[in-house]
Amino acid sequence: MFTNGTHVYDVLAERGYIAQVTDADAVRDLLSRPGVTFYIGFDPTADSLHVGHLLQLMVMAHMQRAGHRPIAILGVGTAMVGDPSGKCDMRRMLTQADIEYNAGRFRKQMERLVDFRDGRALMASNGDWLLGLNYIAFLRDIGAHFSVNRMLTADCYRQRMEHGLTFLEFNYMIMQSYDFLHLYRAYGCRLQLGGDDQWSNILGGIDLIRRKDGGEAYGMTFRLLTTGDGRKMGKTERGALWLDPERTSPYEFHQYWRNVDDADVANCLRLLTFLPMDRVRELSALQGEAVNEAKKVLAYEVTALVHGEEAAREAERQAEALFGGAGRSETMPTTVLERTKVAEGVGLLDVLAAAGLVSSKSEGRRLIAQGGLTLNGEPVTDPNRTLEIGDFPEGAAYLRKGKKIHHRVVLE
RNA sequence: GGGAGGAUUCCCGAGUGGCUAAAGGGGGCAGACUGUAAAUCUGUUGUCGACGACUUCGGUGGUUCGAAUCCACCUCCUCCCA
Repeated sequence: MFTNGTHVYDVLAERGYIAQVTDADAVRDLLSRPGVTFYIGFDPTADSLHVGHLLQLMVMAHMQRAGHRPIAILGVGTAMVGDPSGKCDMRRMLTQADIEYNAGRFRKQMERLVDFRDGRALMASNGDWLLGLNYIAFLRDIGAHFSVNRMLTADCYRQRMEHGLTFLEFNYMIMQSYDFLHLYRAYGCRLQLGGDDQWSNILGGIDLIRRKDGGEAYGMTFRLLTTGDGRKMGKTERGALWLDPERTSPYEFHQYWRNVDDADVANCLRLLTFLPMDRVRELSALQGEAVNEAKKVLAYEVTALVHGEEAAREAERQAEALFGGAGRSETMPTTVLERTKVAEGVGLLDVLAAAGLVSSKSEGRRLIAQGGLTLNGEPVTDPNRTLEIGDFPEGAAYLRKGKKIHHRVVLE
């Protein structure tokens, strides 16, 4: 099917999503007619999706806009096993309750990018068909079709051979393969998409469908979101860049994109926004200081996709207030202090720690010693300084840590 | 089941009785330079009532004036053989 007259396969290719395809011509041909059912799995191993998943959601959305039908699989069953792909260590074992909870959060976040109304996209939990499997029956029915010799040569397992791989995780590929077979049978799903680290798991499913049902299925993987020098994108001090506003505020999310490396801007615009390619090319051509314009657009667009336009505008306003000059805003992170306490004198270090600006008072001392803190625009030099009522003109004091981190303290 | 090796501060990784809050690198934070970028340079990176004190080197107990370093037991991991 087509978007603006362009075949969706070509859209994905042009925007740079595609890493590997089992049979490019066959997949392109399959997608030429609308209504193709395809699936992507998401293992709920955390209580929020992150930017890595965002890329998968973008692809789903592109495909849906082109008239195809996505199935989002919440990996409640597979998360019980744990995907060894791309992991050096075994994951922490999650309880089923955690997994179910996480799946619920995933569901909400996905609904922002993919339209699940009226069966336009489906969502299912693979726990529904995996958790109740009978061990022996499953081994005979499915396990018999997998060659251990071949599985061991799969990249995801080979990497783990030196660090140890448990039998539990070794079964992951079989679980995911079974998912594909199940969806093939239940929904006629013949196409599985996923991150490039899922390649061997996807191939496993395609083989299984052929062996069990003689059916033909396809797979396509997408480039992982990496920086120019190959590192995973979306890492912050606090871990991943989450899609949940409780874990990563829209402002923080916006700033992440506002600050991406010049070299990554073009990539992000293509992969993480729906801007037309003409516009993307125009922005990507900017040089030098003008790259900032492209970053502003990028930050706004991605934030709007994930948190909505209102939140994106708000984040933008906030950024302009802080970096544009004033350096104060009603919406910046705020800590509230009791007026009476301040009247007695409150240690600045205690406030810094309470506000989460520093993880310990020692860190606060270092920060001040190195001239990294300002109070109402004035550098702080005395680590033992206390906050007085006089520091709160109009009821608020403004702290700035380094160049970019702003915090407001108000009296009540 | 038998044998060998290992567990160090956010990560990797030195350290094998006092000179060790613990080398070096990575990462983080801050300063300079800048474009809210990168690169580069500099400082810093256990905690606290801070020129001092306290707590860290898988866990527990012991030897010693003194242990991350020695001993015993335990837990976990890796490798070789079965």
